[in-house]
Amino acid sequence: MTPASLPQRGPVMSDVAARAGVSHQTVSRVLNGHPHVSATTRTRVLAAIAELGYRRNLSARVLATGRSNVIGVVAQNTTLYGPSSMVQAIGEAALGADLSLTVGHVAGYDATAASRRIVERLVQQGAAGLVFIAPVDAAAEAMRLVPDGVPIVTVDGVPEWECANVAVDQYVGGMLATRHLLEAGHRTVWHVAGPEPWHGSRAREEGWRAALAEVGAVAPPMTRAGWSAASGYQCGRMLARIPDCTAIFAANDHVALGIMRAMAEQGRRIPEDVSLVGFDDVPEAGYFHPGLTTVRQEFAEVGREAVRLLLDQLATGQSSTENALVEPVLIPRATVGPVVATGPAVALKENAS
Amino acid sequence: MTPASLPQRGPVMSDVAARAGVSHQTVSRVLNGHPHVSATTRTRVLAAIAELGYRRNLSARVLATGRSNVIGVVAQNTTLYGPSSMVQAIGEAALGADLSLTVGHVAGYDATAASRRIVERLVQQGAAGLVFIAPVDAAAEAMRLVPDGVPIVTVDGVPEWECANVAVDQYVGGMLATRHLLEAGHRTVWHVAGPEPWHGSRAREEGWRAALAEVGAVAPPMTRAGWSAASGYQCGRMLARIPDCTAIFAANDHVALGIMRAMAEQGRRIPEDVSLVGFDDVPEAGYFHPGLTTVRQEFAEVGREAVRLLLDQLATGQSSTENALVEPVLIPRATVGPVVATGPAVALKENAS
DNA sequence: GGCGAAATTGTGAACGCAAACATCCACGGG
DNA sequence: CCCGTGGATGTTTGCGTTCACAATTTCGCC
Repeated sequence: MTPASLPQRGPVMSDVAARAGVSHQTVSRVLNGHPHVSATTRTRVLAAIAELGYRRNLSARVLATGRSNVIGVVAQNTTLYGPSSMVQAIGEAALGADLSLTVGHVAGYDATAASRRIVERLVQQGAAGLVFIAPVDAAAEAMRLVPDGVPIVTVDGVPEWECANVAVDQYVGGMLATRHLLEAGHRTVWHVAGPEPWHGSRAREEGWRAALAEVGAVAPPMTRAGWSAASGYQCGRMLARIPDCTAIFAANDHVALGIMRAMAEQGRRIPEDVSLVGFDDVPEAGYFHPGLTTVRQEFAEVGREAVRLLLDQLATGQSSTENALVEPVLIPRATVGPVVATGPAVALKENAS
Repeated sequence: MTPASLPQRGPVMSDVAARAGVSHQTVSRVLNGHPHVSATTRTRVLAAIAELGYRRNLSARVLATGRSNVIGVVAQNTTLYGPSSMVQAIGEAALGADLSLTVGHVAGYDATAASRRIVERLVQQGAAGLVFIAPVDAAAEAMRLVPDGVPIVTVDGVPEWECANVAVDQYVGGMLATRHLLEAGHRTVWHVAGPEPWHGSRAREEGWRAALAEVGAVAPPMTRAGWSAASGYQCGRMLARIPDCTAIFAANDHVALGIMRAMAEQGRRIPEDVSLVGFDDVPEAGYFHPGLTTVRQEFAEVGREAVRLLLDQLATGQSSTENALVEPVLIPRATVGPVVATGPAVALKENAS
């Protein structure tokens, strides 16, 4: 290790103090906005800071105070649209609240071990608070490693954790989608659910069942996909062979895309033969063929709420168990239509291979 | 601020030392794997650490050493498929190299100011090295804030920065796509490019031009889209009205999706009337209608290379200017076909609104 | 059997900052 | 005119770790 490889340390507080002709403590006071600093001194210190290009050392600050204005975000599956949008939204909200953000990305394959490491590091770095993006139970396991006094907010968590939480109301989302299909005249609605461990999958399923129950419709057997188009396609190939199946509520937009593909291959037209509703409203959903009717999640809103909940706890020093729900919105496009041929089988293999 | 809101500090090194009956320095040596510690002492210290649940304070460590095993990643536009895949890939590669990762997400709207803040914070936190995901020039501006001695690797940067860089060879990607279309029999290939500031857009465009030049084809006028399906759709509506336009190379898969939509609305069939190649190979590309032929970028490979380059610099203490290129791969699917009707206009408005 | 080298352990200081405490000063009321 | 009050500033200490150096022990070997 050559000496040249060490980063030369910049000016420190005492350098600034010397230049401004004051003590380092006065510099600290200026920096932290403490009262009892005269205007002339303040400007002198500020000038010295600017001239020297001084920047505070965060580690020293955290070491001395035990706290920081950094909040940590623990996230997984950040290549999926939902989680990555969440991180983005939290980041923007944090910026607006003058908080810095550190994101720990949990790689997919060993979630619990990786989460532990990430949480430990965030805590060690003195994170003032933590946001867990925890759409599955496994993500919450690492929450126990967080010492008391460090506020936590979960996103897409469940109320049972007794922890401040913010989520899109997936239950309502499931109802919106299902009702929309029922209102188009379908006798019942099939559901391709997301992976079981996801809280959102379960809530959407419950919403779907509730909406069916409202009108006394009988719930058809449910299939389960991953979040991917590929798994949607697999489910779609089965559903395409069921003549009764004229309305489908898909776990998310990508699953819906896979279903659309499977339907097309079987010659079942959307929306003439089969109606379809997705979930998420990914940016390209409107450009699917045809444009996908879906349920939009307002991730930006969720991010803002998460930061707000965290700031509340930071301000009061009390841990909260508030459960904020963001309303989803149905975005009607072109994949839902009235029932054209009720009951009778559709023409299979019209233009498929 | 109630006292209860302060996180109770855990055991520190001297607590461990007391329990193990050694000095705090010996504990430090055990923790850092220094030689000259007897086996019995080591086990005793380790036992004390386990019993107390001791964890090192990262801030103190960084303060004392001026370095850490944390590497920082500066990323923007992390809701796009490319950047988010990159972050994920770097994260997994870093995990394998026993590096911790801190990701600074630059929110979209004020890239330069936000980048500055993020870089400052990462440097202050004592990041051992930085990875800049810098597909546009603006992202590089903050690189100057990094003190000498902190190694930097750029991803999707340009050689002019004289900085270790790793990128997918977009030039080759552009050639692959264009050649594939030419080999299908098209006289020339149209290109819907990505936003000008992106390095990748420019390189793909050059590859496209080069491939056309190889066979003496004349390059048609080029249009430019964003990265979104919406902007692809806009461009597609224009191209759909040009009878000569039978082969298109799109900036990325989402743009291609927009073009597909526009073509469908104009009654131009893919691939019978128009052939199309995308870029990225997003997971759902194969489920577009029809399945999209595209050029795949191996992001995982890029992530591994980036971490390797960083570790090299960390080990040697020398800053490198190595420029690693990852080869893209053409994924043939169903949107490219031979020219059916050359020249003559196609039937417009066959089934569009 | 004693001497040098190596192994092992301990001591003090430093890292850069903020909090607690101490000091100095000006001003005003009794 | 003196003392009290409070604003402005300086001094000291400690946060938890590592580093440089010192001290002690162990061991090999002539």
